[in-house]
Amino acid sequence: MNNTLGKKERLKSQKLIGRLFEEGTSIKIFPFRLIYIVTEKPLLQSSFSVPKRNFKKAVDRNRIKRLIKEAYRLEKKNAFKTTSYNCVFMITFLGKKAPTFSEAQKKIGELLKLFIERQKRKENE
RNA sequence: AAAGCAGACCUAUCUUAUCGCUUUUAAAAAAUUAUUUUAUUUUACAUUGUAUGAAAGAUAAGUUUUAAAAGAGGAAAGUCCGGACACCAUAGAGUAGCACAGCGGAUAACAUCCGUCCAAUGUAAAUUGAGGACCAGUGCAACAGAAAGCAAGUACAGUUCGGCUGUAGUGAAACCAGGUAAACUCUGUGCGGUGCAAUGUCAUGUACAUUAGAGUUUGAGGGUAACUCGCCCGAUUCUAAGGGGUAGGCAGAUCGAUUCUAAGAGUAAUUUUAGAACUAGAUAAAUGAUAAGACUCUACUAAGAGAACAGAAUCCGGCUUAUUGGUCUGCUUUUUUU
Repeated sequence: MNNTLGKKERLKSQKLIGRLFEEGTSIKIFPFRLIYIVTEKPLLQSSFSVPKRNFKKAVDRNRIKRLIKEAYRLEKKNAFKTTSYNCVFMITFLGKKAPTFSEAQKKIGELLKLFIERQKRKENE
């Protein structure tokens, strides 16, 4: 697992995103929420969103999205130890004020850890 | 020097280091898919000359790695005008409707821009302007007045004795004209509609709902964002082509009414010629993060912040709105000095 976050690791399929909102499971650590589903094929794709409701200006949304993306990129290798996964997920920012980078990185780290633990528990059951 | 007017340009800073994103180009790597063999080789089969299959080769595409280059704005915004481009007879013709409006010019075009006249404001630089036509018709007009039309008429004078002419009185205007077109209207010019989620194409691939052409029959009924004409749609047979969906890939898509420089034409907007340059191309949507230093500001030790409005989405020309700090140019007025 390297530091990169290219096109392949982004969630692009309309279908999968549709499914994500319909049947996805969500985990919350304020100010983030992670929705995920397990897929049939080995796949690890992510996407990030900031609701228009809380941030009206495109500049602000862009900025927050980039921060989250960067945080995810750096935390990814700590969280995902093995290489084969089969899930897609979306991280949404729920706060009303723009976060700083260090805050975001910490929270995203926690969020991913929690996500991995839950997955493992499920598999053991 | 102060105050003001007009215009142009820059601006989420710069340097280094470490990670990271998108596109393009080049090189390398394996294995994959497709095409090709009329002009490559080998082999199988059948035959003595060609067809078919397989493998290698070649070409193309994508994948990974490395390197290099480039990567948000003056408004990218509002979607308010004007175009390019694409499709559609719901597209044609006439009427209606809408927009614009001194005069002249620029332009692909415009409600934009330039020049100029007039009017208003200002000491001035300058700014603003719904500035075509009431000798085509219809309407409207406070107060005053007999009367601002469809009905009348006061006083005096003249008289060719006809309510024919003049004067007085009211008023901005009085017997046939004037004012008003941010009144109807008229004149001139322009305007079909829908928008890149347009549209074309490739792959997968199921079913007959689709499309095109030709023949036969019938023209009832229906469709068409104002109306009339027009136009289109039907049933059946034959032939040919492939549709829908997966909001899949590619094209459209960034080289263009382009940018810069020089010279010429023009008061100017603009334009001609020559030379040079490619300057974002994403698609759940790239242009970022961290650290150190510089610089600026608040503070004046420390410490903090990196500014306002704001993020390309088919592309251009404008307009409008939002707005931080700064640089430069031209001009006006007042005061001082010579």
